Amino acid sequence: MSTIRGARERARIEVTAAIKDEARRQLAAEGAAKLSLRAVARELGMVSSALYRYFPSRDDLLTALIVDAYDAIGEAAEAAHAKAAGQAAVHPARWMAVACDVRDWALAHPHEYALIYGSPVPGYTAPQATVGPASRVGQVFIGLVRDAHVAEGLAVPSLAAELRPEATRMTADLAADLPPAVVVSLVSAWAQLFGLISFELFGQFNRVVEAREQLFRQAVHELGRSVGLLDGRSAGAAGTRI
Amino acid sequence: MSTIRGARERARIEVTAAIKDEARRQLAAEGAAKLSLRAVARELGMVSSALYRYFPSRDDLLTALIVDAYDAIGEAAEAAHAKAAGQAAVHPARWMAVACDVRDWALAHPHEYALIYGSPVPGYTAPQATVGPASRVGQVFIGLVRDAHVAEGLAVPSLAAELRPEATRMTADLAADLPPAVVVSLVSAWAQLFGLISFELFGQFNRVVEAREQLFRQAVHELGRSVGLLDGRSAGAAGTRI
DNA sequence: CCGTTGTGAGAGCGGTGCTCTCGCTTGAGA
DNA sequence: TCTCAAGCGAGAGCACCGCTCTCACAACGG
Repeated sequence: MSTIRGARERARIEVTAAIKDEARRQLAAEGAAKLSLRAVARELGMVSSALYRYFPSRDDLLTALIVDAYDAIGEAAEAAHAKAAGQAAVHPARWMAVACDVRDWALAHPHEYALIYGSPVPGYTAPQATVGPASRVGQVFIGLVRDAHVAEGLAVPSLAAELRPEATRMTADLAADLPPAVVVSLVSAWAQLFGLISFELFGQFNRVVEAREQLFRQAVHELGRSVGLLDGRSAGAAGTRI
Repeated sequence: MSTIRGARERARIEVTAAIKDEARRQLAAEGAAKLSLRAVARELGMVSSALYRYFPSRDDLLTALIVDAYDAIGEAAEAAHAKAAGQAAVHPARWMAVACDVRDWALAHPHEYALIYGSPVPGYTAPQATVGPASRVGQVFIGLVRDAHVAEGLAVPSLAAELRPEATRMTADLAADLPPAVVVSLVSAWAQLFGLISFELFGQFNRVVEAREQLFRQAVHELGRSVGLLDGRSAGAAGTRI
């Protein structure tokens, strides 16, 4: 698979990478809306039409960046989980660690975050290639909760009757070994976690919240409880810092 | 103030409104990124340069649409609150009604929602004029919780020590008559609520969640509890539908 | 009545995404 | 080893974009 096929193939791979790198640079500098094929080509000393040999359209270049961004934030989450698990931290602490590292990644890469968790671009519909990388962060949280379930059990939250069919469907799709009520809470918590990050990053907290990290930690702690993570052995005060 | 000043002024008001209407139409059809001054002018039978008599730049037109969108969703929230309060519903039910109507507005106006709660446009920084309208939805929730506090009290959540200074600051800014811990929870709940809506609207729930309204209701119910709203007189099961 | 002021039209600037054609180079198969 | 299709970059060009400037006209206030 990874055999060296020849100078041509090698050059193609290198040029493709260079285009993505420059595009990512412009993305970080100016945001997705100002990403310009011509500007990328100019910076690379190419002519704009040559770029179309590598990406059929601007949207395809954006798709590549989207996939990369999903992979990057997914990798950050996986690394945070691995590190926290390696330190044998209790599960609420792991939950907190992963959430904080996801937030840190978002703060460090605001435009890439906006690309994947912000408003979708106009006519653009996410191609199939993005669904795998897009699920990596969620998979980390699922794995974390699964570990907690196996290791020390969960305080299974209650589940409205009307939500039961959907809960069983989601459970079959996402984590068949978890209680349906936990899966529902987990999906809700997932959306709410990114709601906190998005509000901070997109400026809704301007002039409202100053101590954003502390607020985030408090909310994430509460979200961990809502999915059933047990606070160590005995239940401490709800608001204690982990 | 509202005297009829003459044909010129009148025409200006009408043309300005027509431009905004057409722009909103294009916004709904194609999204903010594809909103084109030339296209708006073309549709209105004007020449593009004439538009600059009414809006100094494309960004100014966008700002006007942003303010309108904030006002629209704020108005929806206020109407929902007034209606629910008029029906003398218990406070968790009012909370649910407002949240659901906000979500309904978002589903009905996805592009306008994306304009105000999605990724900010590249170089654009929200002008001062937007902060008033932007706070209307939040004010509704604050008022609702204040009513509950006065009428039947709140189950004040716990508050981490490290968050106390920020909590008192926010309380002074937002709702001096509410317990600081409630204000913190309320701000968190606010962000998390829009996180749920954004995930649904921006496609993160695709292939994951089907019964979105039910999931939303369950999460909103839980958020209401998290800010201290009391479940009627006695505490029912956590997951019961309101 | 006259001059100021608001207005629309038009041309034009530099930019964009994208297409097409034209040669050159590369590399695999005859 | 030669040949020829495929890959590639350059360039011209299309239709669009936001925005600026000038010019002529119409409305309006003094």
